[in-house]
Amino acid sequence: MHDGANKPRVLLVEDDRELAGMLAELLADEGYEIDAAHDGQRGLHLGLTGRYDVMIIDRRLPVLDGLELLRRLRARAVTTRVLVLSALGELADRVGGLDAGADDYLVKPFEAEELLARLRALSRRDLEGAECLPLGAAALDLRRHEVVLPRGERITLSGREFELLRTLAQRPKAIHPRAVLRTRVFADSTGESIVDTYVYYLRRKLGRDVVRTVHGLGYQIGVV
Amino acid sequence: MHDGANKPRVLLVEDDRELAGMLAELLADEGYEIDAAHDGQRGLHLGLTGRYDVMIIDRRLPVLDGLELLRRLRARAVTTRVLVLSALGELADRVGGLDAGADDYLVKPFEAEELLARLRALSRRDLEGAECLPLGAAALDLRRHEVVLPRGERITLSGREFELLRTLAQRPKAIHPRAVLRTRVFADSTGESIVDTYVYYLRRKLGRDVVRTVHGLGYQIGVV
DNA sequence: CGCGCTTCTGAGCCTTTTCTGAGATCTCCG
DNA sequence: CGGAGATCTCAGAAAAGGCTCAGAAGCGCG
Repeated sequence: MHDGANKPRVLLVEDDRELAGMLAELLADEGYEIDAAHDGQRGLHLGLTGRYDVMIIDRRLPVLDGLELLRRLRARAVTTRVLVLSALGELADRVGGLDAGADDYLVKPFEAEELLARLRALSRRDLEGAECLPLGAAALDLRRHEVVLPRGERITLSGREFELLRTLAQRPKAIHPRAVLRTRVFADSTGESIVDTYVYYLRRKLGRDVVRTVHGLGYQIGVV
Repeated sequence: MHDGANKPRVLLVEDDRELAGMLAELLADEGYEIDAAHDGQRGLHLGLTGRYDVMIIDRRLPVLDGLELLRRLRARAVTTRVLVLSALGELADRVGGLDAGADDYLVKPFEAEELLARLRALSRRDLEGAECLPLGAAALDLRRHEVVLPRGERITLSGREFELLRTLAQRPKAIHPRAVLRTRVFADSTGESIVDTYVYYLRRKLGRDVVRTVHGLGYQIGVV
């Protein structure tokens, strides 16, 4: 499980209750924490008072139109990333939405996968590189070359340590033979035991259990 | 002088020379300053060293594929906003592009107006004229070129010191590679170690913790 | 012109990382 | 159990990366 403390928070403003419900479920499954509003007025209130990482705003809303809601948020210096959803897909609509302050504009009907991908792209910008590979209970921060422990503590890795751990983490539970790791992470001319040494370094920094040895075959992570 | 004269800089990586020419003209008319590359290798070099506000990368490129180029930039801690252009418009392509690190994905053929609007959405944040940038516990006063410490004490920065700190402060928590800082803040002909020297100056004035070194990658602020 | 501030260079020193290799320890299997 | 091979541990040398700073050159101002 992901740590409940740091779930990215999403404000969803959508008047179609059925669609809103489906989206909320979809997003919850992806590990987001959702607040929902069904009209622009309520959306404005939540947007001004809540702390969100991303907002999804339907363009057509009762009480207060989606674009007007967006403009008012921007006027009040709310800089949260906003993805506008809309059935209006004409060029002028898209341009108008973006220029009203939207960071992205997705036309209905859309595919769930694309919404999720665009959402990831938007939240990535604010977290500025909390792009991570799961690492058992911890995570590997790919931008900063750090391991983030469950408590939030960060351990920085050197270049080679990082490359090795990333290679392992790219396919958790797979068994990575020494020879493969050696050619992928180190220069061809290095000694045979370089992988052992760096596994030792990783274990010294992160604990004995991060990397498991499979005798005669190689190394493995992601098995508890 | 205020930086009103500074045009936003765009890196355009597109192998179709005809399209590249048209885009360059279009963007120039909109007030952007363009660097163009016609293959991935050249794009990588410019992207790693140039000071850009946005990059437009075609997905299909000779020598080095667009997505691979993007991945390599991201791997080197380049966090500039990237818009990927592609003739590949299938769902899996769009999702793949976004997850490779693109901030937006536009399918060819596209309308010029939409490209411009999405470009505005991407570069909007960097051009915003705030008065102060947060700097951990302190703040950077953009008007006076001063750092305001928590107790209210003010420390005046020289021109270069200010430019360097502002560049760092525009993206707190992001890692700024030396090469990027060097091209953004200093003249191209300056020595390799100029960034180190100015980081040293900043630390001498503001304390050791303002700027964090990430060994092998660059500098970072905004981390306690 | 002289003064103080700023910018830049480069050399020397310090720290971190990378790699080697050798002895200790473990695992498998007969 | 015992031995061969695999794996672990770690010290230390070499290289890479980073820090510090003195001094030269440039700029603006009185």
